[in-house]
Amino acid sequence: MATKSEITSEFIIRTVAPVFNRKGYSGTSMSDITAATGLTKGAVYGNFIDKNDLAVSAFVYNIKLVSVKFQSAVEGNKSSIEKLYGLANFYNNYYEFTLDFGGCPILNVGVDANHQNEALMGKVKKAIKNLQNNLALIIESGIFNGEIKENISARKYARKLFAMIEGSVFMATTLQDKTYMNDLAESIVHLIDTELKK
Amino acid sequence: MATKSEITSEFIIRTVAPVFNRKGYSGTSMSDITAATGLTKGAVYGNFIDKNDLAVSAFVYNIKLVSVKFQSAVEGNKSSIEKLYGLANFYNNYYEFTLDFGGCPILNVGVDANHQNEALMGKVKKAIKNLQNNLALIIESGIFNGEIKENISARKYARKLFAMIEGSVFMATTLQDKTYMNDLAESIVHLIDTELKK
DNA sequence: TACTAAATATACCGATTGGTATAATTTAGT
DNA sequence: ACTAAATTATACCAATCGGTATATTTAGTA
Repeated sequence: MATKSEITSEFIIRTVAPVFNRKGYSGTSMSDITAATGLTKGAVYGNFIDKNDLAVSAFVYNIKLVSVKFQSAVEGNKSSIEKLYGLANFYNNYYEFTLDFGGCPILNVGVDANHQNEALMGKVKKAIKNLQNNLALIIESGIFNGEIKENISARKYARKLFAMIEGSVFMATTLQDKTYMNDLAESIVHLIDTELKK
Repeated sequence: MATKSEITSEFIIRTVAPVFNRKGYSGTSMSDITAATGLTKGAVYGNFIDKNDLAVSAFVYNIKLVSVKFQSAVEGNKSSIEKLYGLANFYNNYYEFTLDFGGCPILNVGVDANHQNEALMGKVKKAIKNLQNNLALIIESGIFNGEIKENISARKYARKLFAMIEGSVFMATTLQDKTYMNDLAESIVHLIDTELKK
């Protein structure tokens, strides 16, 4: 059974995660946190070491949200090509999905924490490499089972796809224009059909 | 002739611009500003209304830095296709170029100020639209003078290129890996040769 | 029910925040 | 050389910052 503090910790993280994601590390104050949770600093500092611990926990929480949805979009006993179509579809709805908690946490924290917060940056890099590696694995297995051309570099295409994705996310959230995500989905499909698919 | 305060204002902006670009709005304190400039708050507040005025001026300064270099990369009496090659080359060196003042200001401020600072966001949106429009104009004139296929949408390709660019910039600066910019340049050239060029 | 330990609230800390009134000091014009 | 205006420095403000010691409450157990 979960202890009281485990429940409270989980509640604090869940409540505070979108706040940190929206306002950034130094833009989020402890008052923001107590206001959002309705708890006092005593309760917060009883469950977390400091503000940094909270921010890291919040980011990990947000990344899990994204990763779980990402995984379910590309998993199942589909072919590699179908998984990549699933990826395109996932990002076609990514704008609305992340709007709830303040946009893509990788983009937000990656920019916000750069040269400012090593702990957060470490988590961001890890998250990027994880997702990018998942992409590369899908492409690789597609090559292995003959769906995708042998002469392409899975690693390179994974990098290219991820850069396209984050760029579209940035444009969409900055200009509040989700058509960038629709165009992205279209571009991914076009890339699959013309460059990857055998 | 320039008044004393004009010189001081220019000095403050130039000195403070990379600080804001690196640390963000709420991450930059007035102490950071007085420390960087060696001036006192009296001097700063004698030349700027408030912190926000300073941040906006700093962003405008940074954008001008980028825009001037961008323009010189795609201008001259070259063909449209040559201008687009110039664009690829420009972003191939963009990582080192922006490293001096803390990375791409559009990306940094676009993320940092989102839902936080309307004045800054207005400037960011304006800067994006300006650069994106320049791109569209190059493609459009390429279509007009027969270098580029007639059936492509200049506006749509400008949007796609810009998203690819910002995505690569994000990846490169976040992972401190400039090969993302080399791959971007390669992708832009590939896109020109296979999709745009007649 | 009484005791104990865990969890939360209260009240405070020194430091720093953005900003300002005013004094001191340059600067430029005559 | 004098003066008035423009500029910069000093000294301060209330508010807020992240964080903590301690008091109080809550929950589990005997």
